[in-house]
Amino acid sequence: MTNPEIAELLRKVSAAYLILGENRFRIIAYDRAADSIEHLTSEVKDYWDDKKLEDIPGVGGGIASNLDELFRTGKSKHWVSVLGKVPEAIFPLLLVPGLGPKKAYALVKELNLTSAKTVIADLEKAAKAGRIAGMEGFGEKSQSVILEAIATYKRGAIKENRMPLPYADQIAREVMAHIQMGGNVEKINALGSLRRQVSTIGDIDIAVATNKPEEVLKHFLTFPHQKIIDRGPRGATMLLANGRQVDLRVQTPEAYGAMLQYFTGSKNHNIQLRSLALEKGLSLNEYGIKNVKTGKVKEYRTEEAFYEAVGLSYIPPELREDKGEIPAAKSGNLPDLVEAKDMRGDLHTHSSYDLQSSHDVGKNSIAELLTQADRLEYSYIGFSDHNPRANQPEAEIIEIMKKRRDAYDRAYEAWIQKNKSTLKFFLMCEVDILPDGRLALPEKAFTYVDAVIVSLHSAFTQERGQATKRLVTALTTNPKVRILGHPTGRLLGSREGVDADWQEVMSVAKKHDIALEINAYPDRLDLPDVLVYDAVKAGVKLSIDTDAHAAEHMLLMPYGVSVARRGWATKRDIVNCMDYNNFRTWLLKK
DNA sequence: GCCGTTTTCGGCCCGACTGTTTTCAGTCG
Repeated sequence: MTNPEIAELLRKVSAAYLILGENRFRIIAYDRAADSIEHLTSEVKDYWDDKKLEDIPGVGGGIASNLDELFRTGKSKHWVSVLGKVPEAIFPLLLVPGLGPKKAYALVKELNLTSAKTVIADLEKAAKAGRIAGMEGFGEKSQSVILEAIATYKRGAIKENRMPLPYADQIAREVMAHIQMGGNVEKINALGSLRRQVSTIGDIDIAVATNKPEEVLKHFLTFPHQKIIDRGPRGATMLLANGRQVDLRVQTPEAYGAMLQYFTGSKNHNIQLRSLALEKGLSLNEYGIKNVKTGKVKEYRTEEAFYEAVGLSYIPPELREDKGEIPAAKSGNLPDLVEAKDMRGDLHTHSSYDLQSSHDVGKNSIAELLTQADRLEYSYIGFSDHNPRANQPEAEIIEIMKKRRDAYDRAYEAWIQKNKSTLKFFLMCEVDILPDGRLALPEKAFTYVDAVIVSLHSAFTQERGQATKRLVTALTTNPKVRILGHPTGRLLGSREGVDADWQEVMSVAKKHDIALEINAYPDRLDLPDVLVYDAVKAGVKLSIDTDAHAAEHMLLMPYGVSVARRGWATKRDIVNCMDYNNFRTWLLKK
């Protein structure tokens, strides 16, 4: 059973308990466990194998013993019996927006909907026939709301269409620039997942501190190519021509800190924070902090002051995911996160030099990439063109690589003469990992590179054991392999990454001192943040690279840095934060 | 059912919104 399946099962049990009138904290416990399992980076089954189910946050003795039975026998008798007490037709209805367990149960019961398969269509029929309006607790309005929700559900809007962070960031910047042009803006920030720099973003939320909310809102709504959805005294919502929704919230500067904190989330971070505050007799909300005894609400201008008021140091938004940041802030052990300015080089760039690769070559010349690296004030750059097509004679490939070495050396010398820069370069190569783990570059061709990045570009659907073996083989066959490029191979919104035993891959990477890449290319953002977190904990080194296929792509580095920050990485975890000499020693293993 | 640098028992996040009610239940983030 996979993690999503287990999470779904726990949510069903929770829903059943809710209908059955079970203790509400037991219900919350099941939801929390489901939530936790959904965000886990390892398989629950692996925890079970290791007899460590109770190490999963939110899983205690009760849920663990049922999971144990589930893995041993294929089912938990207790859960089967709980689920058996409610009609199974309610479960599909929970996916319809606005329908929770109670309403779903009432509908299924009253309208006698028995088939889980057809329940949504059946409900739609009943609503159209006007049979819902007369039910107790429902009315005309809820009947039409249900019809709309079913339509939304059918359109697939339920699976929210999230966009990669860099695209959302671009849109947000444009809208924020527009808001600022209107004036009266004291402070402006993104909110929610965008502020936390999550790799995929749903809606874009923006906050403004202002003493003239009316005017800020008015100007916001003059943004071109949009449709106004909603506006009130505290905020407004518009739909852009590209189908993206943007929310603006306004607040006075005196109370801005509390609002910023509240709407930045994450939800679980805020839940933990409020629990902690409650122990101190404080109740947190979006307007400030209430003293439970006196009922007085105090406003906060900044988040720093807000966190300080609950006894914590400031927690960077990227860490607010309930992954231990609150205890760390309490004890003063928050990591000193890597910043964009710490980057000393970009190791994964593709120039337009044609070495007869089967993949894309870059758009810009060697000189143009050197110039861009210089502009970014890097100390060094790595050129990592794709390997030559592997289906040609070995001697020819070696010859291509030899020629390439000469061409790069000459181009670099010429550029240095002209530009009087101290920029250094490494001649690398991005080598395909073949399905069996061998590398798509002959052994002898390695002579003509300083180091290589190995990457998956095919066979992404291998089963776990095979994929793991493939990666391990690739990392251990040649000492010049120094980096595993875009490790999972995922493409946001279009391709799942390869399923591998990352713990195993990381332990091999650690043993051979190989870095896992955080690829900053917008659709990749790979290694994913949750695995970065594991890598940092395991002491595995990382590199952050743009995979630039054009000079302008090198500007995308900050998105890779944001992934690293979400994984709790400091600059000591990142190889290309080292100065030239140290990095050279590391790369060349001397 | 879970959980613990004030607890192994006694707590458990908070408010907005909506529609149905006449004080509240359900859902959502």
